[in-house]
Amino acid sequence: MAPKSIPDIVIGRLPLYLRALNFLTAEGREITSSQELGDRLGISSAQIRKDLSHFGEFGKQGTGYDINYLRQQLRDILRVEHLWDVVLIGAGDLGHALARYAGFTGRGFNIAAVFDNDPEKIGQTLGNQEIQDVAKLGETVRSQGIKIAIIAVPVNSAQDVARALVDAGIKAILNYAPITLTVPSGIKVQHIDPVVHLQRMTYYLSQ
Amino acid sequence: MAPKSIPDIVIGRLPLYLRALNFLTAEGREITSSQELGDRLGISSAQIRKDLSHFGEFGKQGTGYDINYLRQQLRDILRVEHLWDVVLIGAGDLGHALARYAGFTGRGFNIAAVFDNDPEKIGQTLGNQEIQDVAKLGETVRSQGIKIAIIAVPVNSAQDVARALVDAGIKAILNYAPITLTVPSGIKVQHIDPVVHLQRMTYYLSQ
DNA sequence: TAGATTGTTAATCGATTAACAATC
DNA sequence: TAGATTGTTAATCGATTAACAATC
Repeated sequence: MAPKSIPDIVIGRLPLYLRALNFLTAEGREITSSQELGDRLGISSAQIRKDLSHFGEFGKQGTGYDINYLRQQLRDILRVEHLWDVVLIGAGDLGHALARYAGFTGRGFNIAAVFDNDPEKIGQTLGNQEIQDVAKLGETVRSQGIKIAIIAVPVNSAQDVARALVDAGIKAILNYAPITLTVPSGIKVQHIDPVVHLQRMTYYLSQ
Repeated sequence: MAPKSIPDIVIGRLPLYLRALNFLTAEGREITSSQELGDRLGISSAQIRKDLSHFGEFGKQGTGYDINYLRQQLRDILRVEHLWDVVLIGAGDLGHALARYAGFTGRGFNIAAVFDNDPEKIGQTLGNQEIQDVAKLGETVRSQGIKIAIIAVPVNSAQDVARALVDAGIKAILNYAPITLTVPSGIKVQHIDPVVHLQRMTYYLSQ
C-alpha cells in the first residue's frame, strides 16, 4: 500500500486540537475524550478520532486520551516540538504587535529578526530585536537558514516582499497584507485578513 | 422548490473574489473572466462560476464579467454596501494596530468604539475613539445597535468578554484571542490565531 | 464484570471538476 | 461569422458521520 497522504483539512485541525489540550492541561486535567474535545471545539467526536487515526493510536478504549501524551504526539506531528525561527517583515503597528506578542514562544515559534524599509525605524529596538534594513533580508534568511516569514507590510509591497522571501529560501509565509500572494508551488502560504473574516459573517446578519 | 441555502464554504470565498476585483479595479481594468480570477486566487474557473451561479447570472458569454458590476453585486450579497459599526474590545498592542488600521472603512467596517479594563488606558484616545471602560460595553452596544465585535483581549478574559458581547446583542465576533470561544447558536464567530496558521504550515516543512 | 470509549468500516453527504450547450 | 466564455449538468472526488466490534 502506498503511504496515504494526509488531507490538508485534517492537518488544519490539529493545531486546534493541540490548543484545546493546552487549555485542559492549564486547567489541571490529565485525561480527556474525543467527546469532550469535540464539544469544546464544535467538532464531532467521530471526526476527531478519525483525524487522529491517520497518525496512530493515541487513546485507550474505555478511558480516552492522556492529555500530556496526546499533546506531545501532536507537537511531534506538527513539528513544533522545537522552536522555529521566524522573520517578521514590517515594523508598523501590526509588526509592533506581532514582535511584542508573548504567545509565540510557548507554541513553537521565535521572532528571530525584524525588517523594515523606513530609515527612521531601522536601528530601533522592537521586542528583543533591532529593526534591520529590509535590504539585508536575503542575507539574514540565508545565513540563519530561516524557513518561515510573517509579512506585515502595506499591501502594495507585499507581493515584492514575498518574492524576495522565496528567493532567500523561505518555505512558509504568514501574510497579513490584504492580497492573495502568488508564490511558486511548494511554498506554503496562510493569509490573515480581518476584513475577509468580517465579510464572511455579515452575509448572515439580518440587519 | 425550497430556497436552497448557500454552503458556508461558498460564502467564505466571496470576500476573496471581492478583494481580487478591488485589485483589478485599482489596476484600471474593467472586464475580467473566471479564468483570470481563478489564476489570481489559485481557484479553478469552474468553481468561481459555480459559486457565483448560486446568486444569479453576472457575466456575459464570450466576454466575461464587468468588474464594477460584479463588485457591486458581491458587496450587496455580502451586505457590505453600507458601513457596519464594530466595537473593539482590548486596547493593547493588537487593539492599537486594529484601531489605527486604515483598511476597514473602504471595505465595509467602521470601528465605532474601543473598550479596555485598564484604568490607565480608559479616557485615552486611540484611532479616533476615546477608550471606554469595558463596564460600559453593554450599554454602548445596545444603545447604538451594534452587531459586530472584535475581541483583542488576553486569552484568559476572552470567553467572559464574548459572553458579555452576546448578552448585549452582538451577533458576530472576530476573535483574536487564542481560544475557541463557546457561543450560543446563531452567533457567528471567526477566529484568528497566528500560531494556528503557522502550525498549519510547519507540518509540511522538511526541516 | 459492567460501563465507557476507542479505532475503523461502510454509508452518507457534500464539494469540486470536467465538459458542453448556449450565447454574446 | 468565428472565437470566447458563461451558466449548468452530470460525474467524480473527498470529507463527514453513524455505528459497532474491540478492548481497556
